[in-house]
Formats: sequence, C-alpha cells, structure tokens
Amino acid sequence: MTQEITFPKRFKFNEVQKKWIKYWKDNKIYSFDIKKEGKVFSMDTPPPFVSGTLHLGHVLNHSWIDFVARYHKMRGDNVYFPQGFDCHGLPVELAVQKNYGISKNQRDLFLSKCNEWVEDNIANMRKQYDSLGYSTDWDYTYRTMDESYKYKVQKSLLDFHKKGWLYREKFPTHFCVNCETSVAKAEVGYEEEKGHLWYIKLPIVGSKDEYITIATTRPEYVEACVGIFVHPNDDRYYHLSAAEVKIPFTDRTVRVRIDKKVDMNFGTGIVYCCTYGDEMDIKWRFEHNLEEIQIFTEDGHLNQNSKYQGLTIDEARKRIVKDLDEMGLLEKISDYEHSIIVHSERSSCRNPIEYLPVYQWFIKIKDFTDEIIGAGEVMKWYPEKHKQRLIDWAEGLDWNWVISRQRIFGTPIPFWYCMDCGVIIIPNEEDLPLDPVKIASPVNQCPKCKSKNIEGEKDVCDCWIDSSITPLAIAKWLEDDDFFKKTYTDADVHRPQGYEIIRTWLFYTLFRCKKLTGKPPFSEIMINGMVAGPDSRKMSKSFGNIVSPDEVMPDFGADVIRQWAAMGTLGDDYPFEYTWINIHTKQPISKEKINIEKKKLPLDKFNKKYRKNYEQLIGAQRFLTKVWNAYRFLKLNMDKIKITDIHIDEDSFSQIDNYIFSEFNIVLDKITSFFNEYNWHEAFMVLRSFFWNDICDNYIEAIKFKFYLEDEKIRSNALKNALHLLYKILKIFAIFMPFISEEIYSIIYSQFIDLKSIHLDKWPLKYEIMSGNSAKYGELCIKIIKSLRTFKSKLQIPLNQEIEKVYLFTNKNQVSILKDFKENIVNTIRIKELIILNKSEEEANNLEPEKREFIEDIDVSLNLFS
RNA sequence: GGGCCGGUGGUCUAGCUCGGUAUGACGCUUGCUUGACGUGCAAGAGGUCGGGAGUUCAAAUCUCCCCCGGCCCA
Repeated sequence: MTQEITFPKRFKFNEVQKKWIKYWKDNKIYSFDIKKEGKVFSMDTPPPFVSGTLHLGHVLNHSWIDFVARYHKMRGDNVYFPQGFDCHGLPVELAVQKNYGISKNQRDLFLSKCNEWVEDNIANMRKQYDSLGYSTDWDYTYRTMDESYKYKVQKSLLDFHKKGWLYREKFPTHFCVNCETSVAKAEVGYEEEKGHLWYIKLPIVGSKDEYITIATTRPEYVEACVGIFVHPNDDRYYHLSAAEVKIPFTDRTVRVRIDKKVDMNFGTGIVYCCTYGDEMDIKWRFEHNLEEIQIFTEDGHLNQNSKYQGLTIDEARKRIVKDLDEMGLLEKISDYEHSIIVHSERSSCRNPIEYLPVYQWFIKIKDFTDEIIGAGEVMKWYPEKHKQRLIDWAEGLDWNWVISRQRIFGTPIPFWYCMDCGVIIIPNEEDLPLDPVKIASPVNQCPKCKSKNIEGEKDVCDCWIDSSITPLAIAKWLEDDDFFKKTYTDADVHRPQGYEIIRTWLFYTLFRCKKLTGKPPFSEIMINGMVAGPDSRKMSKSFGNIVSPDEVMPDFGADVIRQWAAMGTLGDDYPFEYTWINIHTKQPISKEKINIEKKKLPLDKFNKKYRKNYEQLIGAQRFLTKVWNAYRFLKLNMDKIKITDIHIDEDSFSQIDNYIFSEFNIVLDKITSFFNEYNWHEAFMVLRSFFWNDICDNYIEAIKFKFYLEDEKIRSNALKNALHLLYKILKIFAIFMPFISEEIYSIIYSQFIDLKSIHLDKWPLKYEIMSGNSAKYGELCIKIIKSLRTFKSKLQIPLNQEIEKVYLFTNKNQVSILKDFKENIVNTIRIKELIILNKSEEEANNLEPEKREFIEDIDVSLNLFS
C-alpha cells in the first residue's frame, strides 16, 4: 500500500491499450472454463472472410458482439465466446495467383500458398480484434481450413448422403464462363445494361412467307431454341397455337405453346425458350418437358452443337445477327435497357452469368423449408422485424442447394464416382478428412457396374457448407460429447449477424444444424444493419465513401470507436459520419468541392490541405475525457484523504448521497432492461447523461467541499460513498469502454477489490431501500444549488467568486430542512451569507436583489446580491 | 419489375401498435477561466417529422400515391 499510483492528466489510450491487451492475454482474463458455475451462453459469431483487414462493418458488428459477451458475463452466465475465420473463397485463389504468380496447376504448392496467405491475414485480423478490446477466448478459435474443421464438414456431408439428401446431377446452374465455375445464387447480382432487343422472324412451317416474330435480348441463343411461347389470353396470336416454326441455322422445327407466364407487353408478346437463356427457360424446359440443346462451353465459346463452334459468345452474337439480317430474318433492332445477371459477389469478376447444365452436387433443401422456418420461429429476434426476411426467402425458394464449386482451395467433397454409371462411392469414416483427388477410393471397382473407371471428385464445397456448421464446430461436435452437450444442446446459443446474410448464413445454419442434431441451433438472434457512408449510402469503394478502421483507430482509440458502435440502432443501417474541412481555416468544405480538389491536386498536397472531421467521434472522445477527469478527481482526493476500504455504511449517507443513490437505482433498472433487449443506443444514452449531468455536474459539485473540511470522518465518508457509486458506474462503462475502465480500476479500485480485472466483476446491484424523505430532501438541495449556479452564470459571475448574500424564502416546512443544508449550499456555491426565511417574511424584507427567481416546483424564492 | 425495412432540427435517436403540433444526446452559437475537467460549466439558436393527397375537430402517428436510401427477389 505504500506505492503511490499516479493518475495522469490525460488518458493516453495508445499506451493503455497496448498494456491491457497484453495483460488480459497473459492473465487469461477472457478464458472460458467449461466447469465454471452458471448456464452456458454460447456465441456463434460471424467468422469474417480472411481479407486481411476488418472494415467498419465488422467494427460495428463485433463491438455489439463484445457488448453481449461482456454483459452476459457480468450477469453471471458462463459465456462461451470463440471467434473463427472463414478461409475458403475465390479471393484467396485470386490473391495467390496474383501475389505469388503460382498457377492452379501446381496444385500442392498452390494450396500451401493459399494456407500461408490466409495465415498472414488472420494474424493481422486478430490484432485488429484485440485492439478493439474484443473479449473472445482465442484458445477456442477455428478456421474453416483446419483439418479438424474439414473433418466435421465432410462428416456432415457423409451423414447427408446416408439420409439421401445429397446427390449429383447434371443441372443448369449459374455459371461464370469467365471464372469457369458454377456460382451460388448468393454470388450473383443484377446490373442495369443498355442493350438491344432483336426482333427475329421465324418461318412458319407449311406456309410460304409467313413468319412469327419473337423479341429477344440474346439472339446468340437462337440455335438452342426449343420452344415458342405466347400468352393464352393474347388474341393476336390465337391462330398460332400449336404452329410449328423453323429454327434458323438448324434443320429443327419447334412448336408454339401457350403459357400464362409470358409477358404480353414484352416485345411482340412472343418469346422463345432456349437452353438456357434465363431462369424462365429452365422452368419451361422442365414444365413442358422440352429438349435440351446445349450450345455453350464452360469457357464461354460455342460448341459442336452450333454452326458457330469455336467463337466466343460475343463474337457469335455479332455473326448471328449479321447472318440473320442477310437471310432477311431480322425484322428490327431497338434499344432496350434491362438488367443482366452477373458474377458480382465475393469476386471482382462482374462478367455475365450463363446457365450451363453441368454435373453438380446438390443438397435437398426444398423439402425442409418448413423445418427451417420452424427453427427460425423458436428464436427470439432482436429486432423482431427481420424475421420476415427468413420466412420470405425460405418460402420462395425455387431450387435445391448447389454445393459444389469448381475450385481447389476449399473443403474437398469427399466422394468418388463411377465415370461409367455415375454411382457415388463413399469414403470410410475413419479416413476423414480426405481429398479424393489425392486418395484412392476405398473400392477399386464400381459396386454397381464393376467398372474400374473411378474418379475422385475435384470440386470443393461452397463456403456456406463450411460456415453453416459454425455452432457445431465451436461446440466440439463429434469431438467432445460433454462439451457439445454443455455448449450446444443445453446452452442458450446466441447468433449475432447482419441482416444481409439472413438468407444465407442463418438460413443454411438453421437447416444444417437442425438436420444434423435434431435441435434448432439458436435461442436468439441479434441483428445489425449495414454501415453507411456520410451520404447514407452503403460504404463502397465505387462511391468513394470508405473509411477504414485503421484511419481512425490510431487517432481515437477503441473506447471511442466502441461508443460510436453503441450509438447504432438495432437492425438498421448506421452511417459513419464525417465532413471534410480545410486544415488551415477549419472551415467545412462541400463534397462537390472536395471531389473537384481531389481530381485537381496531387494526393500529398490534397492531404495537406483537407482532412476528414469525425463529429461523432469527437463527442465520444469528450465523454471519455470527462470520465477520465471525474475519476482523476476522486484519486487526487484519495491521495489526501486516507481510506482503507470502500465499504459503505448507511448511517454515513448524506441526504444528497441518498438522493443520487436512489437515482442510480432507477437508472440501473432502465439500463438493465435496455441491455436485455440489446438496445445499446438507449442504454448508453441513459448511462451517459446520468454520469455527466447528474453525477458530475450535480453530485460531485455538491459534495466536493466536504473533501476540504477538517472533520476526517465527513471527509472520508464523502469520498468513500462517491467511490462506491462510481465503481458501480465504472462496471457498466467496462462493457462499452473496456480499456479506460480497466485503467481506472487498476489505479483506484484494484487496491480494494480482490480481482485481477474489472472484467471479472459482476453486474452492479441496486442500493438497499433508503428513506424516501431523505432522498427527496437531497433532491431539493441539488435543485437549489443548480439554480444558484445558473444565476451566477447568467450574471456573468465567475464560479469561484464569492457571492455576498443570498436570501432564500420557502414554506415553513422546508425552512428547517434547508437549514441543515446551509453549509452544503454555502460551500458549493460560495456564498458569504445565506439567509433562509419563511416565505411570509419576503414582502416585509422588501429586497431589491440583483437577481430574483421563484422556483415553483420546490416552492423556493431566491434573491441574490453580489 | 416485385417484396421487405428505413427516411423525425447539421448528425444520431425517442415517439408511430392505442391520433392531440415532438424526446434525449452530439454538434453549433454566446457568456464565464477553472479549488478534476475550457477535451469544462451555464445559457441559447435550430424541426413545414422525405413529398403530395385523403380520413378526422385534430396526423410524425391511420389510408393511398410518389420520391430517396438499404437489403432481398426477378
């Protein structure tokens, strides 16, 4: 107790952060102990894709996740909070190709470089998490590329195959002919394109010079035409039903059919159905049992079924249009703006998507949508409104889930198949995880047709196959039954995520975990919105409104950024606000001006002249300073007033103590109920204003004079009571601002409390019921002090300047009470003489004060003479 | 093109279920140098509740149409 701990004047967050990150790690402050008391609260957090850096969206999402973890820990739950990483994906392959110049043909080398690249990125991202104050236990981290993770993924596929939910089939699939891979629905997007509408005349069989005219945006598909459709109510074409037309460049004819799905207003109202122009073509092909004529290759050329074999799709289009024109079969071309489907997600490809029938692996999911919705219904949704997204998606699902990807860095699909009869050959369970490209099949001939032509599957899994078992992976499924039971089966499992992956990550996880374990995985879900730029548009490179956490973290620190996160609203988008200012004049600059200057000036000159101003962060920073100074004030007094503990004694409570403690009780109730609903915004607002306005501006101001009194007992009681209250507050701060809270704890409180860290302490308790009257009188006193302070300010009297005389008139009842507060008021406001009188005497005194005010709600009249 | 969510002072946000001219904070402006903090204290300005129409004595709140942003579907 001899060592003097100093309280620096400024909170130096950079040093402090570094210190505590190391301390927390060395002392295992955030380590999970399965044997600890309390119900297990598991958190299945989103594994970020290993891009190498976290963006502000992650910061928002994971700050909230950390709030949840810290709150539940404080409430007494045994919180299991691991954080994993999603490793597989095309971007990794592209990065390795680009950065190391290694081709996919050098398979082993390529894969090991992918691993290396991912490792590097994870290392960096872990640092970013740490510097955010993220309280995960890194001993339980996972990466989807780990052998143990792959084992679980492959075992789950084996289970699905046994149940008959996994199959291999040729099927039209979203296919990127540029990347030469099939892609999930979630990986494609639509882009507006200014294209054309070609009106093609198709000769009617059996009648000379008679044609029907179809309109299409894809003339190059003409050879693959397998049907012509008109709407049943379209009187214009009533006579055409069942007519046959000739398909140019082929010797085939095709029948005209009717279908209600035809849009009569599109083009001529007659459309052709090709293999496969769009999703409608696929539907029609199966509904009307049409032929399948595939004319494209997987690398985007025309194949042997076409007269134009060898040309690219673009080249073929030009030639076909030209040839049709020469044959007199092109009626007209019109401009047409439409949306085309492109490879837009998780890739920078942005090339048009085709539908190609290729062998793919599928998981039956359409049969289980009711079960998935059921698993969604048992969850408590925060906020409720996003539940509909899951239901809409599940109910509208058209196809089964294509799980194969024609890539190499991914979890191998652990099967072989017979090249002759297509039979699937399954691995021995004990051989998992395995790569069927490298390992021979367990049988050397096909069990059905005896063929020896067996091949291992080259395709790897879609990344959602990996990530849709995260709740099982973290719970050590198939690995540790006891752990699994405690952290999954019997646990409350919390799922935090953004709304944009409800239809993917959540949807697939509900499905897979329910089918694999029989239990819906989650008891609740907390949903965050997207982080937008200052223009309230999504942060995106193409809008030029991106802010990286690395831009702001070094200047503001984690506790400030986390306050920004806390101010977001549950389930709604949230902007990261900033304005541009001129560094020299400090004047705001319009976005338009900035855009012009950016183009005009070289980057270094631009950076010297302009910078971003982060208003939201400045406010947060001020609060942090306020917190720092408030505790610093207490510490400065601790250096003068000897205290050996912070136990409180109800007899020592002043009326003002009673008042502020009862206010605390009310505030704590509010904050608790906001926290229970993950309403960070409101919880933080209540906490912030209580601390700043009630505690700092009123309470501390009203008691500080006691710290300078002679009476040791009064001095130490006043200090102890204040320290006690501010510790309760500090624990709540610890959830939002873990660094400053730990720093303050170490300087002030660790000497009284036997815990290695404030983050091991429990949620504060309310103060025991106090005399209602006492609190009421405390409030009365605070109100008077507040008014007098305002008086001084209005009269432009410096706060430390003494006032000559104040007359206070009030009702008889309050006169005697207020006399007890005389010392309190006189010392806080600095009044030479305070005269408290019954209000009946006011007129008799006939005062002419400099300032007079009647405060109605407490029936007090103040008369001030300076 | 369709569905869902959102649009409240410069910024974030409460209120919307169950109609009565708007909550809190940040920021801003002004005054005051501090017995912790000027990164402070006190006061103040600032809103046609996205636009329009309707229902009603009365609409941020209910109905319809439109615009903008986001996510999703086609």
